Amino acid sequence: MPYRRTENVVRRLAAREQVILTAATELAAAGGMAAVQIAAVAARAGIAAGTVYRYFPSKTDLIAELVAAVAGRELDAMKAAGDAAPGPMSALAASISTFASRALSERKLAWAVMGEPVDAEVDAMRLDFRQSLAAQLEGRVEIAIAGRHLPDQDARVAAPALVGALMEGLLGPLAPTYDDAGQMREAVQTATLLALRALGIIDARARGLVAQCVLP
Amino acid sequence: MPYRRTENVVRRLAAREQVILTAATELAAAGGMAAVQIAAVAARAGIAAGTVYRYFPSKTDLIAELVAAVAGRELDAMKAAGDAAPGPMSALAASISTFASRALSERKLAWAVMGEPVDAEVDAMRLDFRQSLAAQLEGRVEIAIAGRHLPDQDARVAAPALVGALMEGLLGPLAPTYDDAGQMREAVQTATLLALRALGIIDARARGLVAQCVLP
DNA sequence: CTTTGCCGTGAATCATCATTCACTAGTTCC
DNA sequence: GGAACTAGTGAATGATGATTCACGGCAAAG
Repeated sequence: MPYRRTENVVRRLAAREQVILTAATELAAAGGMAAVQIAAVAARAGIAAGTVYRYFPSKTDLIAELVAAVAGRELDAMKAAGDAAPGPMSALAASISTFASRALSERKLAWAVMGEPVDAEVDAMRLDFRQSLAAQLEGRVEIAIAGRHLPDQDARVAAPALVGALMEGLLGPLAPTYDDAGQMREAVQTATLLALRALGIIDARARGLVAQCVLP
Repeated sequence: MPYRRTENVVRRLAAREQVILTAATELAAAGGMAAVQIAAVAARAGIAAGTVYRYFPSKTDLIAELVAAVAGRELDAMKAAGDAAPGPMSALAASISTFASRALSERKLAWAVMGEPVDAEVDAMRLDFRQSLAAQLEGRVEIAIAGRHLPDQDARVAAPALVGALMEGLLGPLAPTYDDAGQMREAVQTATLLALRALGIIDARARGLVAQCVLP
């Protein structure tokens, strides 16, 4: 038994994996997915390019973990916000505004993880995220429809459409840029309002729901 | 004056340019932007790879013209549909449903031209399309707001959001696939309805507007 | 019919990055 | 300390695809 990973080494390896992942995430947040290149990640993590491959079998896997980490965090936050709400309608409002708000606060990263153009290989991972996002909304929409809170409609079209609207309206290159927290907050409310109305909620009611959402 | 392009030659050159553009468009419609490779385009056009560069200085320019051609056609159709409508609200409905319907009928091409991941260089061209699309909607939304037909809102957020909703809800990878013309028609109506409601039109009224749109 | 110069060619070149691998450095355990 | 093995290295390799270019052929003008 000439060599075994000691506790200390295991910790060091795990820490380094985190360092790599963090480096990749920071690069994505700063320069989009295009900036996530193995050489750049390695440089930022303070290691050699080859070392990255000791931790991740391929770039695709690295990005998959990056996306999964960000996605998991966001989906959890959305779910928590929705679950904490008193009824199905405020749950919808809370989910949507939580997502919008968090995404906008890390706009470039969010766009990199969801929408920005990259190659097809990587795109598959991000599909999962959009998929899960849409699925979560779809569930809440269906509950609301079943409870007669929303007009009857095909949630399978509505949910992806909402995802698209939020992405494009808040994050995408066409969306305005926001300088201060006030503007961002307002944009989040505008987008949430739009999404709620899209589902068939009357303007006045939707405004009420939005107003009740506590935003950071 | 030993050589000058004769009428005949000019025609032949122009025709060939069209052949190249058509080949590229067909490839995009069949396999997305990734399939638009110089070698493939040349093969499909029945010429050598190098010849493409006699007509387009770079691949980016080729794609720019491709996108511009498709975009121009779509924007014109949208504008015509809107202008033919009797009032600002039906104009909105007509624009949106025309875009949705036409995009869905050439789904892969539309996605390639608007949303599908490709490199940043090319992406700039497609931005123009989304931009113009959003701008056209924005104009109509603003007219409707000014006429008190819509609740007051920031059209600069709403318009891109609608573009995103239509793209993602109808074209994107999350959207369901539609087998027959009936399903497609229904999806177009669903999406249009959603978009109109998003702007603040009451469900019943929106349904009326959608019902009045003549779809192919 | 010949000169002039564009047109078309496609193999070779270039650029970009992910990925590999022969090697060095470091760790474990006796 | 040394044997046995793993971790880290970074230059070399490979793959993909856009782009170039020297050359053969064809159209125009006299």
